[in-house]
Amino acid sequence: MKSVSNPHDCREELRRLEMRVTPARLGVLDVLEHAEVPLDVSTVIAYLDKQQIPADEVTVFRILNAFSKKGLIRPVQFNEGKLRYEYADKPPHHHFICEQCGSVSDVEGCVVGELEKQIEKKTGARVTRHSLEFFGICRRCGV
Amino acid sequence: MKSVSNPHDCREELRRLEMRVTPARLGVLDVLEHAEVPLDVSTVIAYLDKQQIPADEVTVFRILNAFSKKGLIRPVQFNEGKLRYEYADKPPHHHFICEQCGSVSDVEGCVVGELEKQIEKKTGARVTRHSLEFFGICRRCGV
DNA sequence: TGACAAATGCAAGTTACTTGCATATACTGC
DNA sequence: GCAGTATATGCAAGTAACTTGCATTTGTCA
Repeated sequence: MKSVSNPHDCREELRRLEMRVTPARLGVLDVLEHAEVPLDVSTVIAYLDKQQIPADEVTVFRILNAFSKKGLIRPVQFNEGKLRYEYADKPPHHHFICEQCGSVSDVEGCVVGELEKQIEKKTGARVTRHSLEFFGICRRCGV
Repeated sequence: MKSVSNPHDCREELRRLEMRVTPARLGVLDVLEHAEVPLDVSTVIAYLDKQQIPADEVTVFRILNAFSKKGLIRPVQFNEGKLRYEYADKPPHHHFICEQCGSVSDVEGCVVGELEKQIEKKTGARVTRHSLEFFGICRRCGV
């Protein structure tokens, strides 16, 4: 169990990024900060609903875009045809997605830094980020 | 320069997979077999148009889905909000996508096999595939 | 060559996301 | 605390990438 973040912290985080503090933003930040896996938009909206924080779907999209631009959160794609978002302040890691039950788990550590350097050396490009996801069948789903 | 594939080969490839041979399917297979990078649906459609192969957009979507299911091609995602497809019969590799000009290049070799084994050992899951893409600025775009 | 299943085309639907614009609200200075 | 202003929000409508349903066409096999 993780404790609910001090609302004051979220507040300061937003102020630091020169963003206005609104209930919807605090709510979105709170749910992403405590999520164990990247969340899609409808999950975030469901959380706001449950917390009785009124927020239009469009507003949530706009908030997620704004947070992404500021680097507060990071979009992740699991080949579902939609984006998920995770709090950016996590150590580099990857994800394993079960294609049967959809469960997601973190894969600790990032092994591709070396390869990034190789690419930069070989091609002259600058690599700024990467995405690495593993797909398969989790233990519970597999025989 | 790559040579255009023998239409007879495509034909046999489809028959082998127990799929009917139609002009649209031959066209889609041909363009993907010779593409240097994964193509999105509208690019495939543009190619068919140029070749004067009549094919509805819906048909192309259906063909690509069917080919994916048979493992003939493989969907790839570059965080563009749409899928691309590449011919499956290529050695394992990854992609580098320039976020400025959109150009795509292959990154030879696959370095994550070892990590896959680790995941399987640690979690008891079965990893069937992964996706690894690098994003950044290519040499031509960067200063 | 004809029968039948599979593929296609067209229209309409769905999902994820964006845009425009009027209204509401958070912050700043007083 | 309060007014002024920039910013955030809500609602309606729009868009892009697919998907689905159904009637028609076409490839395949006997």
